[in-house]
Amino acid sequence: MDQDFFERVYDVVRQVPPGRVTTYGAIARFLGSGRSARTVGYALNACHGLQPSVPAHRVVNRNGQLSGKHHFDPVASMEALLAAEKISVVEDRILDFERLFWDPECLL
DNA sequence: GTAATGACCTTGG
DNA sequence: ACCAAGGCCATTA
Repeated sequence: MDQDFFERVYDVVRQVPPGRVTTYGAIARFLGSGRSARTVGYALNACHGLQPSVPAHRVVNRNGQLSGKHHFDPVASMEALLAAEKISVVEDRILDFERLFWDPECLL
């Protein structure tokens, strides 16, 4: 299987600084696919329970909404992790999302 | 090999 | 400005 794509996503997500969040589109664009934002989410779907901690909770949609919070083991786990990062989440939405937004291209 | 799904994004009316 | 539809990529059935 081409888990390479998955590793690619995981690698980017793991490089996300604490207290920061990124979007699927940004990751997809960083990978080069650009339009594979959906596939990025799919990759995170398999990141559940991986050996290396994949901060999927730091990955949200373009709207800053916790679209995948429902896919976590405990649904409230995402909010808890974000809360641990000092990220305020209300109604499944990150406060000051633009301010906490982090782009993988920033590494370049 | 074809069809359907999915943690999305962009563009059109 | 708001609502709606289409598209692209990868995986699974």
